[in-house]
Amino acid sequence: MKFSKATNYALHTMLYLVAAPAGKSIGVRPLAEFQNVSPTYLSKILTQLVKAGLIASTPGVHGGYRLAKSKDAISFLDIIQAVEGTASLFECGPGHDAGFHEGCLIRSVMARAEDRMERYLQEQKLIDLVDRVDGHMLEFIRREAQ
Amino acid sequence: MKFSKATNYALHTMLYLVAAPAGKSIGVRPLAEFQNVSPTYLSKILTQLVKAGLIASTPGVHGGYRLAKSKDAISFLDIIQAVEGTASLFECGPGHDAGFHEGCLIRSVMARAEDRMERYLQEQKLIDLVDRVDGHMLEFIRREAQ
DNA sequence: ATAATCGTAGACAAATCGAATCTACAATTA
DNA sequence: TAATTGTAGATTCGATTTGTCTACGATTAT
Ligand code: SF4
Ligand code: SF4
Repeated sequence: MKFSKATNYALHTMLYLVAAPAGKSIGVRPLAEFQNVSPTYLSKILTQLVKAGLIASTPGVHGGYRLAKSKDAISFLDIIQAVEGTASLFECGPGHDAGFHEGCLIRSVMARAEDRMERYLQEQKLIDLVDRVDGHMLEFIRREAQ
Repeated sequence: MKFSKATNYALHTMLYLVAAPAGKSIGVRPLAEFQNVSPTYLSKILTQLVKAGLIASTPGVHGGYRLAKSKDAISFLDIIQAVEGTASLFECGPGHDAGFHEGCLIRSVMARAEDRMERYLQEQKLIDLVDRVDGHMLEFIRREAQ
């Protein structure tokens, strides 16, 4: 039970895009180098974010990725679910016969626990990052992004 | 990012033990049959619960497993962590150079999100199950346990 | 004691999933 | 037209999860 590395890459990429000059497209190469990951693999992950409507991509010479919505409209939960999917964390498969699951408390407790985490992640927006982030990190990213 | 099946088995076993007559040891066979899982595999999972001090085991003819603590002293979190471990859900491995991680907000957001879920799971005790559980389920278990 | 019962441990095998690579392709711009 | 850049799919690699099998140790009934 761990968040995948893909989620890690997605979050770091979004942080990078948040810190980059608004409207500027960033190629996958600097994004990948920044995280020591292969560009093609990162591209595959970012395509999921594109399909989720969080970022936009443009091909061509000065193409790349940029945010598709305002920084206060993109939550951590959006990013994570775009990569990990929205399925329930607790799979209560058909272990025994039906009629048994009525009012089951295991399931409701697990669902609520997951909901607690998701609600918090939904409250945390990208704008919170750029507001409170340590200057050191932003400088680094901006230098890389020119 | 899903809870393992082992966690599922552990939770259902604990529910069974909660519903069983107090003090009575339940063999691994009925517990395994109840969930359609192999007895030896389930035993391996339950051994983790034993080592965590949540249940106790006794060999011999009338042996089996029973709760090792009172029902209000065992939380969902105890059970889950005994099986899944206590490592952080978000692994922010060494992606880039040091000095970068100071005051990182990705990490703190993810840690807090996890904490939200864990705190809720810690509040939910086994006693809450037996208090509010649907009678249908308890009857089934009690019938099986004689 | 002895034998039956039951949990424990470890080696091992199978299946699943995550991570990553490679290659060919499509879209855009200079 | 050529260079650049993202996209898509097949495929490989490795780790983890899940499960089996077998031998062992502890307890109890006879
Ligand atoms: S008893 Fe509850 S947790 Fe178990 S399978 Fe049924 S609904 Fe799911
Ligand atoms: S920047 Fe933050 S999330 Fe990324 S590796 Fe450093 S501490 Fe972890």
